[in-house]
Amino acid sequence: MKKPTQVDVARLAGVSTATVSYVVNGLTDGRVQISESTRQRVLDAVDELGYLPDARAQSLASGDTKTIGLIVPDIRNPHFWEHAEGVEQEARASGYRLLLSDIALNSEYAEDIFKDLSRRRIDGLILMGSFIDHSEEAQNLLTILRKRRLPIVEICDHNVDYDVDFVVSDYRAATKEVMFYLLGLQHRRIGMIYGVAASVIAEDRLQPYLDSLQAVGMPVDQELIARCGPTIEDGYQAALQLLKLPARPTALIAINDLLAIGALRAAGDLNLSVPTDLSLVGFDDIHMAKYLTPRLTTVAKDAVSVGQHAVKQLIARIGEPDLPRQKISIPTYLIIRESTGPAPF
Amino acid sequence: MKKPTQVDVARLAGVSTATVSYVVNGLTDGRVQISESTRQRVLDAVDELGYLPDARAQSLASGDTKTIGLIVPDIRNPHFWEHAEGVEQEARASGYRLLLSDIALNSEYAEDIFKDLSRRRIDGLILMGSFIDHSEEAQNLLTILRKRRLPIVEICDHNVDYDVDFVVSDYRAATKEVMFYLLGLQHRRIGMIYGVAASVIAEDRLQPYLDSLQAVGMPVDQELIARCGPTIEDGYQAALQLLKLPARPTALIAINDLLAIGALRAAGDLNLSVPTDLSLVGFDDIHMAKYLTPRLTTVAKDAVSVGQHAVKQLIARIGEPDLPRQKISIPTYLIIRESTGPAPF
DNA sequence: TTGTAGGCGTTATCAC
DNA sequence: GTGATAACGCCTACAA
Repeated sequence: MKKPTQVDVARLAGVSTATVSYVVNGLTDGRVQISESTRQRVLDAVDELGYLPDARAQSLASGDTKTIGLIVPDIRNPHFWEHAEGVEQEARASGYRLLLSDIALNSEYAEDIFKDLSRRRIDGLILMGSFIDHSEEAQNLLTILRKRRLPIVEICDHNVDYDVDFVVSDYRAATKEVMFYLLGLQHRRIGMIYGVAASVIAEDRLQPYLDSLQAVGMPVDQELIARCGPTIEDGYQAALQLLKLPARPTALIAINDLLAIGALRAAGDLNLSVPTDLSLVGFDDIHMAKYLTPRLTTVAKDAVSVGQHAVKQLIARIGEPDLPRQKISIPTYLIIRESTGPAPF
Repeated sequence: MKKPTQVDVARLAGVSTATVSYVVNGLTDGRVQISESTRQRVLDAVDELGYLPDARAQSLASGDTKTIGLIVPDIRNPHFWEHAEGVEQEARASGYRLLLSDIALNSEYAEDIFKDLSRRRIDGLILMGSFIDHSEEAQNLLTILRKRRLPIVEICDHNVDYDVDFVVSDYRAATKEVMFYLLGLQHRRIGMIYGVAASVIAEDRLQPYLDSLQAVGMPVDQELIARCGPTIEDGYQAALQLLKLPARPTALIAINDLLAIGALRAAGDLNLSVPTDLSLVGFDDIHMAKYLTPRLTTVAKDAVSVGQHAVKQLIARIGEPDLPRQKISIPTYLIIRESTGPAPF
């Protein structure tokens, strides 16, 4: 019971394959007139056989695959899923499907994945987390894809310096807001949980942190910057380390909400109550942030919308490859909830 | 600058396309002998041109797409991502890629998605969450796919009654364990937050709940069963409703950890302390469960492993379509942490 | 209004 | 050892 092809339909309907193609594709572009009677005959044949055109063949003949690649840097962070949700919605609405890959930063698989995506002739690629930036190998691969004119949109937190469109949600301004908010609350030792998977990520949070301290004439204490990995456990350990410092911080900024959850746990384990003894701020505003106890103060952006914009831009670029390079900015904003308060002592 | 094809390589190397195919595919199956010198010439041409075979053409000619479809029922639940993580790893390790779709239950898009998957001639399909079960339309579509002999593996929490392989992690036994554990703690009013997106889901939790009550001769109070949707907010509202009952429950079982997070929040808002005033149990053991305050008592399974098994089975079936139908069981087990304790009053 | 035929980039079967 | 050449299933001029 082989899958029916256009030929089968043509035979059954007593027409040529061209005719089948015409009616199946809704009279293509211009106006290829098909008489209602043959149209009906073809349609009948189509669903008598349960014919579904072979996308591979269509793609070979027509050029595009209606497929876009999606590369996720850390499948464990809900925030990326929120982006993915937007990407998926918008892609589907536009008739595209997603080819999903999870690439850890500097992954040994990076090359395989890029090559495979290229072999599959995807129409475009969405990159999340700007993990490319400091992997030289990944950069090279990306450059190759760009040379082949593969439309690419990167979702990231800072300006990218190579030639792709990008959707930025820069936390810079909001981070300063966070800092001045905490400073205003009389916090003087503010710790930073810098849990990143690649060096360059989240500089839109680290740099303003440093700048803000400088702006108010406070020294930067490197001890207060805990560099760690991206998992909850990493956040937990980092917070533990910070909070055990002789002069412990009275406020903690975690680079993202996931790490903040770990930090919250660490505070609990040290019998520090948030926000009375310790203020805690996260980033991303993942869904559950406002259900935590205490509800997490965090810097938000509309991740679903980011995903949607990325796809829209990608499709625009697919349609018009020579468009000038685009940068789309998505606003971010501080949401003060319950995990922050006046400094103790 | 069009993408180089086999013909270009052949021309540059001064050989036929057949030869190119042979060397690129590593001397195909049997032993097609190629002299080392031509081999080298071809290889040189390949990377001089940066030639990458077109997967669509290969697929058309050879039959398989090395692509498997993955359908996720609720992109917002971290638990599904944990499955996806396993699926992605195993698929990649076996040379397959994932075509991702997020289908809400009874989605209006279900038909589109299934048809598209079919048109793309994916080699196999992994379904999560047994969302098919009560959508008649989805059932029909699935039946069609089965008729076309598409290998399918379903990841679910109960036996499925149509002809596909499946990976079950049945929470039945563990749910009874939960019940007797709570009952042993002297809880007499145990609420159930039954937040499902389709009626049939999570019966492996609802039914044992009912049975256990009956087993100890306690009446089932329908008031204690809050049926709601699958989001955190749903869990929150359901818990609120339950906890505001005149005779409020002293323990709450949430069908999954996400709902439990909402419930935890609700308890907090009512000034009920967990576990002193209220015991709370979740299911799935999502990563963050053990970082919540209090750490969540939950029923766990190894979701990543579930995903891996599903892919393994799928690939086995692709290789041997006539294998007898398989059922793979993944163990589940209760993890007692801090959110449960003796009943108050 | 409908049919013919060449092309899309591979693989695979035969020859040479 | 290597090269023609016919599929694979569809699209789309160009004819008729």
